[in-house]
Amino acid sequence: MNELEIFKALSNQTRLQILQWLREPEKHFPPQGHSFTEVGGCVGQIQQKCGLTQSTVSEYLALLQRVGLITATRMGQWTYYKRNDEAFEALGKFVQSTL
Amino acid sequence: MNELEIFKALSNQTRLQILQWLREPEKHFPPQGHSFTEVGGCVGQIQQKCGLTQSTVSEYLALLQRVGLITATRMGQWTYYKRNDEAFEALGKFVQSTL
DNA sequence: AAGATATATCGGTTTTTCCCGATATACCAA
DNA sequence: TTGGTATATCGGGAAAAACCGATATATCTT
Repeated sequence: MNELEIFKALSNQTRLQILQWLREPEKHFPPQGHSFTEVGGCVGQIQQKCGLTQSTVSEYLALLQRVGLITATRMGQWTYYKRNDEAFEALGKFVQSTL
Repeated sequence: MNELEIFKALSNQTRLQILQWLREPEKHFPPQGHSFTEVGGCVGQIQQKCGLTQSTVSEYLALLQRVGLITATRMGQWTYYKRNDEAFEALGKFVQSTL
């Protein structure tokens, strides 16, 4: 867990927003073929809610994945991104007891 | 608590380091006239350990204070900065249960 | 008041981040 | 294979952050 890189990833309003959507994907995205709790939400749906371009959102998601905050699952032509609960748990502990 | 601004403040290796020093100032700074647990550490001592210029460190500390992570106490010609425990507690909870 | 010390603020250069359009890649369907 | 859709990557202009030196302010000492 690279805390500095994680905090950089969290230093953007849109990315914070995305993470909060992915916390409860069933409340924020329209019904889809795959289980929200299994795979999360896909790039296209996230992009629509952001209002930013596809390339920007794709890069944001790749960044969040690179630092370990979310995980990716490719299913056919879709990539689903899901919140990584353990990472947030660990980061919360780090903030409280190390930082 | 503005989480975005807090994460921006945490997106810098030196500032992370400073916060970890201020977590246990008695272990990281030489003996001083005032109680570490009361007031924390002063700018000059922090600057020496950083290796950055006085102006940069002063700005970093002002930034950390602005977002609420540390508090300042002016005593004579010295300003002491101290970790704000409640802020880290709240941020850790936010990371785990909201983000 | 004058000089010394500690900290804060200001102006500017360099580096990094934001966000885009264009294009590439991957997968699917006919 | 050809075309359509979803996502990823690349190159770059604009905005923000990093960090500095110079200077201002505040406080102490004499």
